Amino acid sequence: MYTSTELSKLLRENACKVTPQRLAIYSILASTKAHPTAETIYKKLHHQYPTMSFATVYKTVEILTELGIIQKLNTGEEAFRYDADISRHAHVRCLGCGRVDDIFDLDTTALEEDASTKSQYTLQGCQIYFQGLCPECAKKNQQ
Amino acid sequence: MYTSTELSKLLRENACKVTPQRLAIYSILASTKAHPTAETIYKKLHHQYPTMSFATVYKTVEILTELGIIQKLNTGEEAFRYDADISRHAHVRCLGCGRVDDIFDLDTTALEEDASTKSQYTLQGCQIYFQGLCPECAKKNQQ
DNA sequence: ATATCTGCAAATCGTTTGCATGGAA
DNA sequence: TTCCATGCAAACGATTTGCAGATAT
Repeated sequence: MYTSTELSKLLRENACKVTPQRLAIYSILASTKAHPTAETIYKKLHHQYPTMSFATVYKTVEILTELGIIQKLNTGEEAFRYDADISRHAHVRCLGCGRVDDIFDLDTTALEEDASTKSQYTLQGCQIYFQGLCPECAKKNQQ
Repeated sequence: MYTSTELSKLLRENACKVTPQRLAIYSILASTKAHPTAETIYKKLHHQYPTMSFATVYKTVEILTELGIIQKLNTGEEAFRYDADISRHAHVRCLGCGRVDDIFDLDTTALEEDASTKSQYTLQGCQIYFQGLCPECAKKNQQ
């Protein structure tokens, strides 16, 4: 997570201009664990920046992803989600309500070694996505 | 993997008609390890069924997925891929040439138990996707 | 005979692009 | 002043849908 000062510095160092929209979009992502989509980001900022377009959201998340300070998640839904937590962690999506949660601290060392041996690939990354029912939806389903 | 006789039986049992297109699409998937996209399937069958449309490909893979005899893969690319091997296995995509290979027999028991405990979700599934360089592309990159 | 399927074209939806205007450096 | 960014609208590509004619049962 970066402060707006740190983000401004990083942008300038990479020949990108600092704009209110860019700071606001990063701020949204840094302050939530909900893994918003472009649409969610757009809606959250619409009252504050009524003229802001989807193009700006998409261009900004593209830049932030290239700077390596956010990550783009493909959870098997229609739209991509974005996450300002760039640490290696897995995700789980609730088939009931659609929420996507983090799962931290899974030990994937053995898995990756095994995959590397069996596939003969030079591995560079790994995404792990679980599906299931969140505690709330599991409870509702029992009733 | 199903023979065309078995597939025909399964389709009829589920009130779906047996058509040459359906058998051909399943046959393509059952005879490859390349995880084709809808476009690849369409192209492979175009000489044999020149009038077949993308709509038929999409409708058919939808049915086969619902019958549970193929799976739809989201490997983080633009288009979905389809796989007639419905056993639990991971996939790895080469960042050099784009090929997608299977990785069988990864032990994910510990991972899933850990994820279940940490997330508190009732887990129903898990997708694991690796990225890296296939042996051929890794060799090319060294040169 | 009847319900389902095919194939065409149009629609949809998330995302990207071109370009004129506006704003940061 | 000089780029780069924004915002609009149009383009895009994968996928879905509506519907008339064709086909499996």
